[in-house]
Amino acid sequence: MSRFWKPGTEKPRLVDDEEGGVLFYTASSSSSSGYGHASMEKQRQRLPVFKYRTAILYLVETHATTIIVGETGSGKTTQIPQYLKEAGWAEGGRVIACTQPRRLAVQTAASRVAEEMGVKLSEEVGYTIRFEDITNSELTRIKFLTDGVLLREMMDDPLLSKYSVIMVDEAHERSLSTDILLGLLKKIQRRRPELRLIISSATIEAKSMASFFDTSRRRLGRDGEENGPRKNPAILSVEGRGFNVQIFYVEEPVSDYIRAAVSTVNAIHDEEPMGDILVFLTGQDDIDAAIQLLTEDPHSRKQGLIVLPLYSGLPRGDQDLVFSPTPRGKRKVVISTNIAETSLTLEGVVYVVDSGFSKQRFYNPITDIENLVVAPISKASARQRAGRAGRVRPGKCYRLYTEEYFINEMSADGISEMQRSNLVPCVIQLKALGIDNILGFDWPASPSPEALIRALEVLYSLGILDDDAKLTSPAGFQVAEIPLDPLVSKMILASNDYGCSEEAITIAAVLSIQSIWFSDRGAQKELDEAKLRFAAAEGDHVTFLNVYKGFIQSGKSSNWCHKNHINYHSMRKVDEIRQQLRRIAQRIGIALKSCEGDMQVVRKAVTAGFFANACRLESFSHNGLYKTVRGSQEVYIHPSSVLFRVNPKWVIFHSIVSTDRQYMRNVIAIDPSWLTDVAPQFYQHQQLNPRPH
DNA sequence: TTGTGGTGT
Repeated sequence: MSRFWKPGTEKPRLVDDEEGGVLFYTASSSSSSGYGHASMEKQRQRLPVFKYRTAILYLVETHATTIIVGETGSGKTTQIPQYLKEAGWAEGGRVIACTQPRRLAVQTAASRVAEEMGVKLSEEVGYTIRFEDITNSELTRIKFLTDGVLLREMMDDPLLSKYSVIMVDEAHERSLSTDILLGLLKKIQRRRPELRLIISSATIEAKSMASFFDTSRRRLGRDGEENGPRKNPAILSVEGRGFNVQIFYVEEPVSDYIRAAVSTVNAIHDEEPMGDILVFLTGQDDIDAAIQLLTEDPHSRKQGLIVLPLYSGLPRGDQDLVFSPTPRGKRKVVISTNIAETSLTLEGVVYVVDSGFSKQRFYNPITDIENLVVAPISKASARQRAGRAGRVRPGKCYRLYTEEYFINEMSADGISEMQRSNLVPCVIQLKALGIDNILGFDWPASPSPEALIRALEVLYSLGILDDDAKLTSPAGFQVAEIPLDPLVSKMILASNDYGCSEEAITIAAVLSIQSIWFSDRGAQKELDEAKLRFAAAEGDHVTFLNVYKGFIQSGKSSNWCHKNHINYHSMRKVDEIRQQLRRIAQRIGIALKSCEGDMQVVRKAVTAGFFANACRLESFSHNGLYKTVRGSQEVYIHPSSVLFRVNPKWVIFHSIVSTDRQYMRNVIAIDPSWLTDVAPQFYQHQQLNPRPH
């Protein structure tokens, strides 16, 4: 490696130091010959986690819960499951599970472990993510899976009885499903004392996680030592392979973080040795603005600077550019959203510029609306961002906020996703597992009672929960089986009565992905024209049916998608989700049936799920002002909707985006009489009569 | 007349 580095500008020795780590990741092509295996063993032993092997196994043996504080590159994800297996935790048909928040992490960890063990992936080592079950129920002893999949498994096996050890990795990220899982695992422990948990967490969270799992003080007046593991969690810290990152703060608060980021990039380029730069901004708008400043401003026009955007909505090909190696003598600048904080790892980054902000979702239980707002990040996020500079050699992180702000103002962990979300999907999951007292559930971070009560109300109004807040039969149990937002699931249930389940399933699949349209800001006009080819007078949901029909008629052609500004990858995903939903529908007794073009029944089925989102056009309105029937909130049809400027008198929306106005996205026209048909208890007749003028 | 932080079943 080091021969590629230009002497004098770099420190080759440090690069050599890291070579073990680099080799560890690149030696994967070696065969399973004796020699290859031996060298793999050596690589395993070089990982920081190796010297804690005995300690980890001892703690797992003696404690119900072990918290491993492991930094990036410690090897914990791939090694600990193997240590457990070697120590006998997979004997007697038992399985060791390791959960990840993301699909990609599941796949890469599983392949790596299979390779290290010299076994075929899917046999002794396997993985499960949605749409992909690479396991063998007879053979698989180590199983990687997303935490969402493990939650689904609990619906069939509430005690997760086949697992001897469950390792919850990346628990510090506190994703919605990780938090639900942690709460449930704590409950399972009471019924299964032999179960062991390993929670892998970042430093900052370890203590609160430990106190959450500490059940030792709950034993009331029972004398004598019980057999079995200790109830108070053990904490073990494992160092990572990251290099030191020097932190710099601004001396005075900046008023414009985009301009500050751009001038910081320019200063790094002028003054610092080679090495790529990663800039954290909040969204596509910020990123475009920063790139424009960097590339068009003559003062900041630099030679040798390759400026690349990175965000989730970016077309796949453009996203891949950030992974291409930086040509010699050039410097890559990646301007990114939070996607580079956890989901993607860029090698070669030496400098990080941190704006201190990210976009975060906030849910308002009073209005029942989720907003996406720019908000300050937490200390934990700031540390994670800084760490991105230390992967290949010592790095530098430039924070566009003051040190005083970091120390005194920045919150330690931020607000967990659970506390910022609509809890309808979460509540139905718990109800499906028979948890009656939702308000008393022991969460790692409790959501607000208002949000929980709102979720219970919504589920009650949908007929999914009864007066005792228990799942109704069969509707409630059916909805819980469908892996979608319960409002969408309710639409699918209703479609059975209307004879349009095929259409409802297609609509559900499209609604559950981000967008089927290929978004390109430069080609807005072409996109609008393409949309007109499929636009239906009834609204966006029916438009989706037209697009899907065209896609099928084209033979699922990528070329056809391209010509129509439709995202081919999205359509493939729609197809996958459709297949899954059709299987589930049949299993729960929904007949697959098409209404053969009768769009009235489709609209009625949508109404049966989304009646709470009904809106009426204000009779005096000339600019498309609607009011929600339930809360009299002012809303408008989003300009991306096919019903924009059509303004039917009555509409139902799928979701709201909130900017300067509240915009309804994915809108369908309805007849108000359907509302009282599908939800008589929710709507009273007098509310629906237009106000006299 | 406009906008998509990131995950996931």
